[in-house]
Amino acid sequence: MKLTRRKLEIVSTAAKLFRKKGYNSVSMRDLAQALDIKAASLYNHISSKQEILAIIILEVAENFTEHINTVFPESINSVEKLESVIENHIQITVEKTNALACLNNDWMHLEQSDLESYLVMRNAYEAKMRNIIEQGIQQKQLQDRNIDLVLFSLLSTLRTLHLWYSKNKETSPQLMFEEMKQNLLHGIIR
Amino acid sequence: MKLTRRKLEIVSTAAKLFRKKGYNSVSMRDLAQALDIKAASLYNHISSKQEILAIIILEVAENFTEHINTVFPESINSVEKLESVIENHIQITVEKTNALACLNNDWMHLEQSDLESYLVMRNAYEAKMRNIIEQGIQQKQLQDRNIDLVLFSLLSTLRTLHLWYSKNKETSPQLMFEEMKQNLLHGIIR
DNA sequence: ATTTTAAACTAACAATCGTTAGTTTTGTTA
DNA sequence: TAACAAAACTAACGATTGTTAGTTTAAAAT
Repeated sequence: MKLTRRKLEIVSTAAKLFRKKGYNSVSMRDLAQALDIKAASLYNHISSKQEILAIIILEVAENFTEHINTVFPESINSVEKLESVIENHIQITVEKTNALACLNNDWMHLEQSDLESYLVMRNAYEAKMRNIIEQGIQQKQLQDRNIDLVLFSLLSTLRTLHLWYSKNKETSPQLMFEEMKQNLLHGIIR
Repeated sequence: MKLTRRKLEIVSTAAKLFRKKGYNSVSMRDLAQALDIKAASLYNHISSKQEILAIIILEVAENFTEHINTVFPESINSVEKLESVIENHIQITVEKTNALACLNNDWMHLEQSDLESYLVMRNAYEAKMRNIIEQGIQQKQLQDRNIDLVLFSLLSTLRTLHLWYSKNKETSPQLMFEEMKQNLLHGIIR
């Protein structure tokens, strides 16, 4: 997918607006105004509002997919895999805050094949995460718990970390990584 | 706030629809259709779409406020307070799944005094949670970590637990409570 | 049986939505 | 400088939005 400079400006401005109010609450006139042009002018660069949403979300989804595919077959133990996943979530949170928020909040407004692609990627991601956790339990590195709830506990925090980060942008990724590793893997009780 | 039977049906049907697609993606005609009446008929019972959203969200927000206000001054230690908070989140997740999802996803579409009330309640809630965590660290019951990130780690999972529950409705609140207590407080590592 | 009330209806409104067509401006290349 | 391409513009479209006015139907109270 080739993105011209202007198209990229449109997409990233859209991501910023979508994050704040949601896809359906941002009109093409809102988006145009943020770029200081008229709504009709947007269509010199993009084919539809839907296309903008798909570009934003699918790119981030592909980032997650690529990372889990590299970490999954590696011969490291499951805790190290989880740490790598945490690190990746933090990186995407920091580098693509707006797009990540769109993915979380507006994926259900994707249509047809884009929605299908997203769901395929999400399901595959969760299946691989589940696998890592199962492996960790088998190898006695993780506590023997309800796998689905462990999976959810991890992902719920990692997926919404952008909410915290957008109010704490001065925080270094390193600090976030160390703290979240502790909170998520070791808990908070002394 | 007095809610007639019919008004309650409208509000709870709205909550169900808002959860799936978001406030601004559900039209009054959509809502009316789900109730098998015409859109204009809704206005015999409610004054505006906004009113519906405010009723849904503020009621849940008040539930959270009430609970934290009872648990806060009690002379129990901070871990017991956190456990009580977890339990309350699970109860609301189970009993008011749709309304909780609306609160999470659509609070920013509240207007004026309703938005103001919501934010006041949310800020007070987070401040009290923060206080519990600080107390726990001082009393050496909790690890000495970044307080804001501990707070976020807990709340991010508790707030979005409805996402998991709506796909796992057969799970008992007791099981959820025990597992989440473990995951959130003690971590997942063996 | 008559009146009253509650809750549905039809029809329409002004505003806003995403998008298209056709035109003008701007900047680059020949 | 003339020609071309990129990117803006104005104007408008049909559809949909939340909501109002006025009317009819159904149920309850007198």
